[in-house]
Parts: sequence; C-alpha cells; structure tokens
Amino acid sequence: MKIDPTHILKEHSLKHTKQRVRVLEEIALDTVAISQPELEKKLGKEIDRVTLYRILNIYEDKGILHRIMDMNGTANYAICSSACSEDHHHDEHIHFNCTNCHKIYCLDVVVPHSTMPKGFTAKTVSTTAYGICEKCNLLVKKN
Amino acid sequence: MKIDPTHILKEHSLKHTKQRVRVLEEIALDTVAISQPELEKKLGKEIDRVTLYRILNIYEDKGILHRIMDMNGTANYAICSSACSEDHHHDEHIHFNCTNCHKIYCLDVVVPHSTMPKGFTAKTVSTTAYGICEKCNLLVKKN
DNA sequence: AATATAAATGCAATTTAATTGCATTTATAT
DNA sequence: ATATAAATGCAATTAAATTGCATTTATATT
Ligand SMILES: [Mn+2]
Ligand SMILES: [Mn+2]
Ligand SMILES: [Zn+2]
Ligand SMILES: [Zn+2]
Repeated sequence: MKIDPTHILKEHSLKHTKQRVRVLEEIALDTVAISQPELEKKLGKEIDRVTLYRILNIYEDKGILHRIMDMNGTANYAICSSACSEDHHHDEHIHFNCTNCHKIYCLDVVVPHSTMPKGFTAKTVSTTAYGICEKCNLLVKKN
Repeated sequence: MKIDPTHILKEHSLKHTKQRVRVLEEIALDTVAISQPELEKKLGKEIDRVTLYRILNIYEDKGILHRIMDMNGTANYAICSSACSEDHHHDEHIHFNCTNCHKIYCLDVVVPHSTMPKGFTAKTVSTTAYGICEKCNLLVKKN
C-alpha cells in the first residue's frame, strides 16, 4: 500500500509532524493490521507512548485508520478505505484473525448482512473470521 | 434463563464452591451478556478479583461461558448454548452491541457464512452488529 | 465422623495498558 | 521574524490483568 502521509495530513487539516508521519509510514508498511503494542515496540524510541495513543485516536476519529479489536482485547490498526470519513467509517469487510501467526487481515469480501430481530436496528455489522491464513497454510503444507 | 449451578459444576467435574455458584447465578440473572467490570462491581465484596478472573477463565475453557469482546476491549460473558464443549465452542450467533445502553445481546440469528479468499481457511466466524436495541428503540419512541 | 490431599481461594506484589495534567516545543499563519 | 494555537514529552495516576504463595476448603477415603 503506497500512501502519502503529507497529503493525508493536509487532507484532514492535521499538522504535519514527524511523529504523525512515522506512524502512517509504519502502518502502511504491511497490508495486515498492526497492533498497538507492536507499534509501540517499533516506535517507542522515537515517539512517546502517550503521543502514540493520541495520534492513533485522532487518526481513527478522522477516518484515516480503523481499529480492530482482537480476541484478547488488543487494538489493531489498518489504513481505512478511501470511503471513510470523520463522520462514518466504511470498513465493513471481513477481518481475518490467523490463530497461528496472530496477524489480522482486512479481506475484500462482502459482509453478508442478516436481518435483525424485530425491535433491533443495526447500523453497522462487523464480521471476524478465525482460522489459518494464506501464509501459514503454505508453511504447514511444506512441512 | 434457568440454570442449575450445582449440576453444571458436576457435569464438568469442577469443585462446588460458593464463589463458582455465585458467578453462575449472577450471569444467569439476565439474558444479556455481562462485562467483567460489572461482575466485579457486583461480586467484588464476596469474591476476590483474582478468583473471579480464574473462575471466568475456567468457565470459558470448559464451554460453560463464552466471552465476547466489545468495542473497547472489555470482556463480556454469557452462558453458552448446550452444544458447547471444552474442545469447541458453538456460539456462532450474532452479538448485538447496543450503542446506547451498551448491553450485548446474543441473538438467535443464523450467521451467514461467506467464502474466504483462496488460501484462507476459516474455522469460526463471529458477527457483531452495532445499533440500537429493542428496549432503547422503545424508549426513543416514547419521548 | 475424622482425616488426608489436591484444588481453590485470598492477599500482596508486580506487570501492563491507558489516561490525565502540565510545562515545553513546534508548526504554520501573519 | 514573530505570535499563537496545537502537539509533544514527561511524570504521575488510574485501571486491568497476572503471578507467587500461604491459607482454606471440598471431597474421597478410611
Ligand atoms: Mn479492516
Ligand atoms: Mn453469545
Ligand atoms: Zn497466519
Ligand atoms: Zn440498548
């Protein structure tokens, strides 16, 4: 995923700081989502813990990142689709949690909606799949 | 939901203690899931924090309770369907998170499976819906 | 009913995650 | 170049979760 941090920041009228650029760069490195602890491990020397929290929160608010909670209650972050805005996220794709490598993939699979019981009105639906990812399946086959 | 704590404990060869009975009683009180902090608030005087964690973990392992992580990474617990066992949970119903009252409902709605991309093998799929629950919708209409 | 023993509990201490307040630094508009 | 509002870093706090260990308790056996 090739992103332009400077452009993204300008787009959302956020001040251009080296910390904000670094966070975007780091998250864009891989196509899979990255967890807060991983980010902290990678950037902890350059960016203060608290600043990292603040940047992640503001990016989520602005619709730049979306947050995916995993099985353990850990926050994971991935770049949002271009359709996301400050008001509303449009990240209704499937999140695939690999139970082997613990990576979280944003899969381009349409989420099947199901009808809610009478009285319940759903605004967004999020689907998470647990299983073995592409890479881990290949590794298993080889051994 | 009428449950028999003593029977449940015997079924899973767990020792019958008053703490374990209380946790089951408390969770069975309501049909909606209850969060760890709520449980702690309700039982904190009778049961030690650590003991509560341990009981919840063992119940999850045994397939007595299932754990539902909410948007904020907080653990919520609900009684499992009778089909759940130590080896495998069968709680693939929809979890409805009310964005107003923050209650989590286990809805008896079939989860629609979707085909995974080539290489990805899903073992379980969990679907979470966010919106307004029955009760909150009624309250809004009244006012 | 008394006893043995393995398991469960409670408590203290530790670790980790997240938040808050405030002084200092920095980006950017003028 | 300067003003100023925003962002950062640091210290302190709050909260969640885990670990180790001494004590208590459930239950199987005598
Ligand atoms: Mn995603
Ligand atoms: Mn459920
Ligand atoms: Zn994997
Ligand atoms: Zn509600």
